[in-house]
Amino acid sequence: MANGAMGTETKAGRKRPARGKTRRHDADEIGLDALVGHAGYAIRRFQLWIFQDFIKTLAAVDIRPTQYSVMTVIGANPGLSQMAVAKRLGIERARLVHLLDSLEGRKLVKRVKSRDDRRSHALHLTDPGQAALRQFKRLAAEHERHIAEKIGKENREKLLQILAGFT
Amino acid sequence: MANGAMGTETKAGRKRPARGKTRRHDADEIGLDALVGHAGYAIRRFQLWIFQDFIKTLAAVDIRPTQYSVMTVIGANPGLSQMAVAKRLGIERARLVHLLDSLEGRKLVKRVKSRDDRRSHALHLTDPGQAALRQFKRLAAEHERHIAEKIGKENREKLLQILAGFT
DNA sequence: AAAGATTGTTGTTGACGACAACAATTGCTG
DNA sequence: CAGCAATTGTTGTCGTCAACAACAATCTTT
Repeated sequence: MANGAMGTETKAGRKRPARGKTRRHDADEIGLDALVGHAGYAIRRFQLWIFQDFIKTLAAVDIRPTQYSVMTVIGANPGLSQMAVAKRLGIERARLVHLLDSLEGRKLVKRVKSRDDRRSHALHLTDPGQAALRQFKRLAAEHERHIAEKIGKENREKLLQILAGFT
Repeated sequence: MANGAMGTETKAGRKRPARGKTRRHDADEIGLDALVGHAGYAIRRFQLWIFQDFIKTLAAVDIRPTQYSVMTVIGANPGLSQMAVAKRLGIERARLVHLLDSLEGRKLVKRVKSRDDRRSHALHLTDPGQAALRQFKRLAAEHERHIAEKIGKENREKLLQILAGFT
């Protein structure tokens, strides 16, 4: 925190200071100081970036990260109940209802009444849903390449390794 | 965090498993498959965990991550305009309005009308705000220690290094 | 002085997490 | 076996947050 730009002075002078050693807060030279070194802050910014890139990269198919994760899990584990999917992805089952409403409305996913437990629904991808998921995965792979370009291939892998416990 | 991995394995005498076409899954054995290897997913889960720990660790002082970042930047750069703070932290200036309303209502931050540019406000910490921020930083440091315990000290540093470009 | 840009503000929209309540159904226990 | 507790899907509310849009007041530019 011992950055030189710390304010002993309290005058604003942001507009057009005399070109000198006067502090210029004008541009992107604002010191974050203590914020650097906070993992949460870096993670937050990075996640923002990632989600935006994901959304942009998959904009043509109109799929958001959460929708993608839901379809991926269902595709890999057909017949799961909503509860199981929600628990596995760490989302509320109340929230999953809306997600599935949307995906089902687009004929990508179907809820099949389970015979084993008549409370629950067995979730499956529709045939077009499976085809769509394959395309989503291709686009998601492109998105991953964007990440690799951004932070470096080996850094991305190191990151995945560090955070493997959170999946 | 979700903590979906709990001991269902000790449960005995389940209903007859996997007899028909639909496979039954225990909660623990659901494969994420393609989701593993997606940086965004790991980051999302990790950020959730971090924010919850931050909120919990600073619950006694009722400060959330964004509020903390705002106060930190103002404390390190007194006199900044709202626009400058918003741009530096990557938050909407519309959102910053509410954040400052709250912080100002708690007498932690004050908006001083700038004489240089009468549209803008020069942001400062109040005296109690400065004292409070010092305590917040102590608690935030404790939160960082929780992260280090979670992923390992060296992993946390590696992570900070990888994501340094996003601050 | 007029036109255009910036700053703070208000408001809206939508995604999202956290809860609470509820009906239907299942499981457990006495 | 009956009855009560737990689970599942659903609906609804609340609060946070990002992304826009519009606006008045105020610079800046021409």
